Amino acid sequence: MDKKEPTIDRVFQALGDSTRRAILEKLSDGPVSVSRLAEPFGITLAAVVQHVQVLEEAGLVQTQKLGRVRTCRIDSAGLQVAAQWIADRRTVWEKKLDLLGDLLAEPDEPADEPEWLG
Amino acid sequence: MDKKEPTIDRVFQALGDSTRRAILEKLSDGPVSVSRLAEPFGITLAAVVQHVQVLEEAGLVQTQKLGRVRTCRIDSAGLQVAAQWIADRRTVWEKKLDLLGDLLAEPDEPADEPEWLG
DNA sequence: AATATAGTCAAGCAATTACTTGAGTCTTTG
DNA sequence: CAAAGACTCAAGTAATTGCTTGACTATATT
Repeated sequence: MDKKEPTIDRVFQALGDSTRRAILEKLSDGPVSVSRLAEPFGITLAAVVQHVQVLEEAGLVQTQKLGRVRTCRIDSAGLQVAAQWIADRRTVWEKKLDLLGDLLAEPDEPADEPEWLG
Repeated sequence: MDKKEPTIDRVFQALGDSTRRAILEKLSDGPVSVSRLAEPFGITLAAVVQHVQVLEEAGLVQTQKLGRVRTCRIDSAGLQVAAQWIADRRTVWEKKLDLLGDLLAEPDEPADEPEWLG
């Protein structure tokens, strides 16, 4: 009943499962019903529903039920939380260079990476 | 013995634990020994060592033993993997606008967010 | 109305996770 | 050298996770 916010914990934990990431991948092409989502994975519908619930609580997908079919779509709120956290750490860890920033913003120019960064 | 690569699974799973994120937070100020790392948390040294191992396998920290003390420092490789994954999804999900990209690269200019993005 | 669809709910189960405890191993240090 | 310090290792445990099965509830379809 309660809608639960997309906390950092929930977002990263949700993204830490490959099936769940594959679900997001599939939803990238556009909204899909739960049963169609379940097709490519070798698991039961019930299992997929559980994954969708985790993703929903993490703010990574939104769902909506019309008639008997529940349609899932991407929700960017969760990714935003993750991206924000990473961006924050980046500013602390690597104050003086925009290395990760460059990577995230423009994957094109690979500014030469100082060796000491690891 | 084998060094294990920072896979997406390992990175996100590692980041999905608040104690582990707190450890990273602490290491942001600079390299710290395992026992000094353990101080602020109400858990045993052994538990902290286990967390450090998870972080190390995820490419989020590097460690080095000199004498009897193991020193931990931030490793940016893991974050890079996570950032890259998020950046990739972003380009698929939100092809036409650089919303998250702006957020990650330049938190300064908050380009007005279309409502339909969620 | 009868049947099939699409999903929901509640147990239950095996594997993983986040710890703990307790013993053992190297380094320092007094 | 003896004792303390800083881990290291191996078990063990309680909670969580990813999944299944089986029963049940709505909503189409024929």
